[in-house]
Amino acid sequence: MSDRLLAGLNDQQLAAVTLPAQPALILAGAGSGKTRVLTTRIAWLITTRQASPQGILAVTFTNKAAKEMTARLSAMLPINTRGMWIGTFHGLCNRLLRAHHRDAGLPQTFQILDSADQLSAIKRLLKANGVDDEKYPPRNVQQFVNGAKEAGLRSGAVEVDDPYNRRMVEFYALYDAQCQREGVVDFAELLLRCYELLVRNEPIRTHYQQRFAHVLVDEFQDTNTLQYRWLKLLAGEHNAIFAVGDDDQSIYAFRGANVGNMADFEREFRVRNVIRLEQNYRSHGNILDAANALIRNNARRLGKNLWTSEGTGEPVRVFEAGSDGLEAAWLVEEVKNLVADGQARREIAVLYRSNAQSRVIEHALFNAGIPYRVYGGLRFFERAEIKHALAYLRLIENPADDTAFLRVVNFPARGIGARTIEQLADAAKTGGRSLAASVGAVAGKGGAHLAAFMQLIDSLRFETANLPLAEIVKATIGRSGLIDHYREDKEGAERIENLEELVNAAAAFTVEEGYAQDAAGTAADGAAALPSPLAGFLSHAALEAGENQAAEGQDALQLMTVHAAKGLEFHAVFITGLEEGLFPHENSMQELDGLEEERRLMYVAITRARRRLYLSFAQSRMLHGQTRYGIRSRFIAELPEGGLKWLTPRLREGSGMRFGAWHDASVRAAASAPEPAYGAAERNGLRIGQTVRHARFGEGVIVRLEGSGADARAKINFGAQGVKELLLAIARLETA
DNA sequence: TCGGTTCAGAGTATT
DNA sequence: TCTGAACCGA
Repeated sequence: MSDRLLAGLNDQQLAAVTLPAQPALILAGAGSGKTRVLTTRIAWLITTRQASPQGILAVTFTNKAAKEMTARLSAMLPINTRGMWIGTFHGLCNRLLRAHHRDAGLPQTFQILDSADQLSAIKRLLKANGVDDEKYPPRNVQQFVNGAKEAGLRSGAVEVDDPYNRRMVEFYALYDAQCQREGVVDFAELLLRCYELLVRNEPIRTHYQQRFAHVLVDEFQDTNTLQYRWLKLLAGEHNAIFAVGDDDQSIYAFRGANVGNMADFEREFRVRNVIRLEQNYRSHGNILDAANALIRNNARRLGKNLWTSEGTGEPVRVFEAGSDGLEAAWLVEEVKNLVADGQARREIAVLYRSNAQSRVIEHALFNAGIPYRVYGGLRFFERAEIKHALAYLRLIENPADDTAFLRVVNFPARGIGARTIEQLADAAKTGGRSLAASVGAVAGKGGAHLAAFMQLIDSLRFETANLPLAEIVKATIGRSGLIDHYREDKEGAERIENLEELVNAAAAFTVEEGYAQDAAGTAADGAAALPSPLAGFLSHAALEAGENQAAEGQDALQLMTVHAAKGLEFHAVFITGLEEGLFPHENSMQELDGLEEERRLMYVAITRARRRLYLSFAQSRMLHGQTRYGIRSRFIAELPEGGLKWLTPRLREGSGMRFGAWHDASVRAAASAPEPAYGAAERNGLRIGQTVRHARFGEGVIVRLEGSGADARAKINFGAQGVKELLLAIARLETA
């Protein structure tokens, strides 16, 4: 049984899968079979009876990863996966808090705020307290609150020594009080509240520590401080944490991830079992050589080198375009050639550093009639009409939810204007009650409308109390007037379709079983009731916003940011916009270890490609409405020369020009130098956009020419060396 | 309450 | 350049 399970694993994978029940750190390189090791480890523990399904806790960051793990396990194991806890940090914390809501100090019907809900709750709070939102932008307050929570700090524990941040701490405290009053929790709160529950409640903690003998973590390099502490707490003294991650693919520091957790884990748990998975099953040699050479420039690494038993494969192709438009034109031609050679479009990815870069590319693809899909964008549960419907459902479940109340109290319009809301908010504040509970305090016409609104909510709650979930949703979107509202709207047809889709989603949704047992198993808490289907559905909507890629359908080219590409792989990959300031991004330079994180990002991008990799950059690019002249990214220079194939002639250090292979007519056109930006701005034989070389600063691009005669100056972008203004009479500039 | 105009800002993102 | 948010007049 277990033989079949282990067949085909390489030595390192086998070693990882069959490790004894001790803390283990698996450094899994890109394409090294990470998910396979993780799932096989679980299957092996169960098949060899070292663990029962109930003893397994597996944590991921995304629902997608959790689903994939569950699916693979069901295929590997004859038993069903029901007893195991496999999910995201947030999903698992939600599950724990539902089971022990009383011990956690939460109402049974607590609702989850997504980021947008959280922001509007904060805006409301600041307004109610008369805060100048110029000085304290709601976004900053949100970041402050989330940052503190992710560090495991309550408002009382945040240390500040300046008046500005002291104020922030006050807002944090007020915000938490508001959430508590309204019975809502944000994403970070799910984790922090769960962590605090386990810290404070010894019986519950012991219960789960005794249950989960094996804690497995995916993408460990992405954990934040609080998540790591949560894991430590669950592991207790005796449980085995099996952490899988890749420090070289840590690209989420900006949202709180702490790669240092890997080294901390190794030290704090005295990990004896560090296993490196370095054999790559994805890419050909030249691609891996490029990735290895690049990442070697990072100083802070645990160290790892990818290798493949496959051949070197094709060289990495490099293309220099005159402008962003020409880069896109070249890309279109190249894609056409690939497709003509029989390559499926869905196996070709176009990657870029920032979303804004997709526009030029989309434009070119659209004109060429090449089908493409852009990842990212609005997800199902984030659509306005869906959020409106969910707000009604939330009010049915919990009338104290002021965020939901304000969202739909006058949508569809029912004559409740800003003044009425103001009066209501005042009454609520004085009475220390929710908006819904203060409705009676508003007199006049507005008050009558408010009363009618509350009656609608109350009757919906009453009448749907015993209906199946889908019927509740159906009644809500009808009785609320949402459907009628969108029927009036010229462009409402799609929104009505989405609302109907919400009914389908509700019909397909079933509450996970097991909550009640979880609670019953602990001494502290009696058996908690199963959450209502509606509560379960609302959590689901908040925790899993749905697909965020354009609709499936025809075979289409894949466009996405490098971040979005993590975890994916393609036959051919284009990494575009490889220019200083863009990739590496200029903002990253101000950050601690910013450049290293950009390099890891580039490493992730390179390792997405199986067979063919293209790198491209443009001499000029339209950015924020202005033409910017950039120079090629330093990352290109960090790649092994021998594995590259330049598709355009290349300016060489010291020597003159070296000509690479011309591709075809279209390439020559695309590579040709850009028109000077304005007029014949040529001075002393120099023009804007021209590449020059300076003895000390190296290669740069002329951004501006000013003055004349002895005062003639040139502003030159030397990339890593920065932008310098040089007197032409003094500076010795070499031109190619 | 809607619709047009003006203005600032523009990095990556899951739950 | 383009987008989203804020603001003002009907």
